[in-house]
Amino acid sequence: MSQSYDPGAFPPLAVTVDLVLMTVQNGHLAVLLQRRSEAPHKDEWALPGGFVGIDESLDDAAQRILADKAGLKDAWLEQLYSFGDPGRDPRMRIVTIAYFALLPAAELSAPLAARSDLMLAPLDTLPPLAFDHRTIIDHAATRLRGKLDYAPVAFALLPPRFTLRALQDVHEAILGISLNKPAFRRRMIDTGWIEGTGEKESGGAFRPAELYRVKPRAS
Amino acid sequence: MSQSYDPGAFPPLAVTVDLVLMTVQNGHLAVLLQRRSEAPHKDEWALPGGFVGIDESLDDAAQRILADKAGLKDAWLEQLYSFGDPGRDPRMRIVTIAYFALLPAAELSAPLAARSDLMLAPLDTLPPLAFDHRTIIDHAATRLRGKLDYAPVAFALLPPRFTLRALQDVHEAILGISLNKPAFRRRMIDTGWIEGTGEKESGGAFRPAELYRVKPRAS
DNA sequence: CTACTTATATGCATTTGACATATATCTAGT
DNA sequence: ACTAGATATATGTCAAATGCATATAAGTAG
Repeated sequence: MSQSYDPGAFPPLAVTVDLVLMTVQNGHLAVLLQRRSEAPHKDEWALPGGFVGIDESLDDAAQRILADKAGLKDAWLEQLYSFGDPGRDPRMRIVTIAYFALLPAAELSAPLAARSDLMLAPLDTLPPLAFDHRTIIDHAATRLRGKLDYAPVAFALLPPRFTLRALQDVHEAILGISLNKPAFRRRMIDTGWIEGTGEKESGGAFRPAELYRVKPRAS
Repeated sequence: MSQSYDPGAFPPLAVTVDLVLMTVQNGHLAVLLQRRSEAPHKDEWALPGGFVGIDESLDDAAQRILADKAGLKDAWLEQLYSFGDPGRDPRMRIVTIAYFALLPAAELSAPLAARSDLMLAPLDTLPPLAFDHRTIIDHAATRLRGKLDYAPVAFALLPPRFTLRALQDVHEAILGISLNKPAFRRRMIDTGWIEGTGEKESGGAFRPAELYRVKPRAS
């Protein structure tokens, strides 16, 4: 920022936002992909994304892309990492700010049914991806595993009311290991992030579990 | 990335890299600042930074700025976060990728002595800063505190051989609290990150402590 | 009313970490 | 050479956290 500048002197360069939208499907992490309709990488799978408007903040651009693909407004969303290697896009120099969103699988069924260019791909069987999008997804998965224990992120993958069993399933899907049930239950309650509602789940064949919800923000 | 594109159609927009270079000085975290020589914010303090070359990767740009200010090549360096609010720079739309570097204070004394536009400011008494650089520094401090317990970052602030006492001083400076000595010592040794060298520190007035070094990478 | 399955609670051994205390080793001074 | 002083290093104890096994509770299905 200490160099001289001249707007007209800047060679063509674009900034985009790419979105890693993850959910848990059938006990496995899955990511939303979009089939590209144009070159380069036409017909290959890629992360949804778009150019950042000249008067649009990065967060707003990510929000817009999320709303465009998932019709959502209040999902968990945070900036992930930026990728800008000179050769990552053959058209021109493109720097992308990757964002990371989490959503319960149920909220994705509508857009998935409505749009044939979208698909939900399990992380362990990803198709070949355009650009460096595979790297971006790997970053997201690592971030998610790292945050799981000290931040209330798993709840973003669950409906507002959930059982402790469902919460454990989400944790096990993210970590890829099975957890001890009584220990997990105690640990979750001790975090102070959740509280029981007194209500029970319905429809089960056996003893119904209590439904919990996220506390209204302690601090 | 699914929209149509035309390089000439993109309004002027620039990508910069800003560098948060931290060190521990007198038991306190400090950050390297540079006095701006040009408008906007002329003569105010700011993070060192610069435009990303059109054929330069983001990491390379950060490396270049680090070498330019500190004359260094092998410091700990990682990408921090990206900031791109439309109004953050009055000249034009500028998206900055902030990078985070750590260096032992001793390695900064030469550049600080040689260049009068550079200064090392303790985090708790920062001067007013240009742009959104105060926010960027706050992000860096939070990141550092969060990584301290599960990643070997503190060693980047120490010389190759260090005593456990010096390591504890670094941790205490970062966390802002004092730690229990025997517990800290066991915890550090149990991480497997360090090993004793058999050598003792010299020059002290009392019993010399053993010098440790970082292990050559376990995994 | 009983069998079955899952939720929830409890007991216990092991581990982890904080804290207090003891021992070791150096320099400086007499 | 010896002692005092200061710091490094090691150990012991206690409390909290964690993993695992087991017991009890609460529903459905027959």
